[in-house]
Amino acid sequence: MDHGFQSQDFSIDRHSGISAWKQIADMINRSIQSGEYDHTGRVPPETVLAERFGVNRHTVRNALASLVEEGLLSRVRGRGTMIEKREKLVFPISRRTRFTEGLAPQAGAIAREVIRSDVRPARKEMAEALHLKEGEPLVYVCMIGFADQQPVSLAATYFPHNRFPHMADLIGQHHSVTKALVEQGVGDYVRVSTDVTGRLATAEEAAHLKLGSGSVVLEAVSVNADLDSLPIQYSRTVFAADRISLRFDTQ
Amino acid sequence: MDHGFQSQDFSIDRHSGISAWKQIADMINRSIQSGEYDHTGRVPPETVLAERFGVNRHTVRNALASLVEEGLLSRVRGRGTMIEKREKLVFPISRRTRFTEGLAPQAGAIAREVIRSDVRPARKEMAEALHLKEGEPLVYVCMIGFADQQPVSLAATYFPHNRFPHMADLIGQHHSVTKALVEQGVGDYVRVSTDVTGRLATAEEAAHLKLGSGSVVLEAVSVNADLDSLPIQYSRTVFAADRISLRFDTQ
DNA sequence: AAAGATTTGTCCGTATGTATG
DNA sequence: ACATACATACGGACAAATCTT
Repeated sequence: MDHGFQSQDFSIDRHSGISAWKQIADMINRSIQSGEYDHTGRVPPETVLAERFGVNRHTVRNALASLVEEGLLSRVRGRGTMIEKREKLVFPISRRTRFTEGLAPQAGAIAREVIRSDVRPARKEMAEALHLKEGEPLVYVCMIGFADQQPVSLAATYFPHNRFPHMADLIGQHHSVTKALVEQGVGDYVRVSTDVTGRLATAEEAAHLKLGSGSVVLEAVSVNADLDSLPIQYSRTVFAADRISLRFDTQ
Repeated sequence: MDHGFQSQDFSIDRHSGISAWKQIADMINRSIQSGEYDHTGRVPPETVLAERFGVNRHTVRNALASLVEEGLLSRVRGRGTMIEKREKLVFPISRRTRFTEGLAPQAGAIAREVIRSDVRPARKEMAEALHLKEGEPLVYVCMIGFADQQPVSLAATYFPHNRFPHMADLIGQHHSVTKALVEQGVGDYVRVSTDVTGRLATAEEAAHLKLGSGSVVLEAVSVNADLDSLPIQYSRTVFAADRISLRFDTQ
C-alpha cells in the first residue's frame, strides 16, 4: 500500500547497530500494519521475501521467528505464514477523556490494575501544572490499563495530597479514577491539555506492557481540572504504539 | 530523573537484534531527553557508564561515538562528553491549527518545501474523510516542513480536485496551504480530527527528515474543514519524534 | 488417487562482526 | 594489538507438510 511519500525501498543499513533480521522484522511489521497483505491474510513466502530484501532465507526466517514470538504471525509448514489479526484500538482524547469509557466500545474487557502508590513531593513540572509549590505532597498512583487482557497503557498520575488524601485507596477499591474523584466531591472533571511524544520503550515499560525490546511508545503528559478550572490531576501515560492510536476531536 | 514508573534498569538484551552499543546509545539518548544530566550539562565518564551498563568501556565508546556523529554530544579529551543543547519544539494542535503560526514563536525560520505533487484517485479512507466517492480525483501535495533549517515534518496532503484544481501550483507559489486556500475562496478553515500513532521511520522518511535508522516518528492523520463543515483537506503528516512533540489543548 | 509444485523446518558448515579482557 | 566467545549472516541440501493439477 502506497502511503503518499515515495515508492517502497527495501535496503538494509549494515552499520546502524541493528541486525539485518531485526530491520527486516520492522519492515514486515510496518507492511502488516499498513494493510499491505490484507487481501491474502498472509505474508509472502520466505524465498520471495529473501530475494526482495536481498538477504539469505535464514535471515528472513529469523525476522519471521521474532514476529511469531510477538504473536503477530503464525507459521504452518507447507502452508505459509499467516497474519494474526490484531485490531488497533483508538483512544479518544477530548475535553471529556475517560479511560474506560473511551475503550469500552472497542474491546470486550477493560481493566485497570494499580501496581504502586505512595505520597511524594511535587517536582517542578507537576507543581506548575497543578498550581502548587515545588515539593508539596502529591498522591502518586501507578497503574496499568488492560483491554481484552492485553496491557495497553502504563500511567503515573499525581493528585494534590491536601485535597485528595485518600486517592490511592479509593482507586484501589474502584479501579477507576472517576469514581474515586466522585467520592471525594469532584462530580465531573475535564481534560485541559495533552502533550504527546514518541520514543522507544524503556526496559521497564517493555516489561509492564509486554513489548519486545525496540518497541515504540506514545507518551502523553496530561492535566485534568475540575469544573472551577482548578487543576486536580497530572498524568504521564505511556501507550504501546502498536496496539493503540490516539484520536483528538477538535470539534 | 525518575519518571514515576520504576527505578531505572540498565540491562542489555543480547538477543534483541540490536547491538549493545546501539541499546546503550538509545538509553543515554533517553536520559538526555528526560533531563537527567541537565545539572552538569555532560554525560558521566566512560568508565562510570561502562560499569553502570555492565559492559566494556569500548562498547560505551561506540555508543558515545554514534551520538557524537548525530550531533547530540561533543567530546573533548581530558574534559569529558558535553551535551549539545537541542530544544524540542512543540507543535500545537487545536481547532485552529496552522503549521507556520504554530512553530513561529519557537524557531527562527520556518519553511515548507514542496517535493512532489500530482492528481490521483481517492483511496477509501481519504474518500470517507472528504465525503467523496472512492476513486474521485484528488490534488496530492507532498512537502517537508523545516524549523531553523532542520526538517521536522513530512506531509502528504490531499484536496478535492473539483473544488481546488490549482492547489498544487498555489502552494508551490506561496509555500503556504492557508494562503493557497484563501486564493480559492476559503477564508478560514478548522481542524476536525487528528489521529496520532507512533512507529519506526521508514527508509524514505528517515532520508527526508535526516534521521538515523531506528528513529521514531509520530504519524498524524488529520482532516480540515471549511466553516460550513465541508471537509477540504486530508493529511498524513510524519513528525521526527525526537525534534517535536504535539500539544493538544482541549479548552 | 497420484504426481509435482510450493512452502516451512532442520541439518550441515563457514565467514564475518561484535563484545570481552 | 591480540586471543577468545558468541551472535549474526550466508550457502547449500534435504525432510516434512500442504496445496495444485
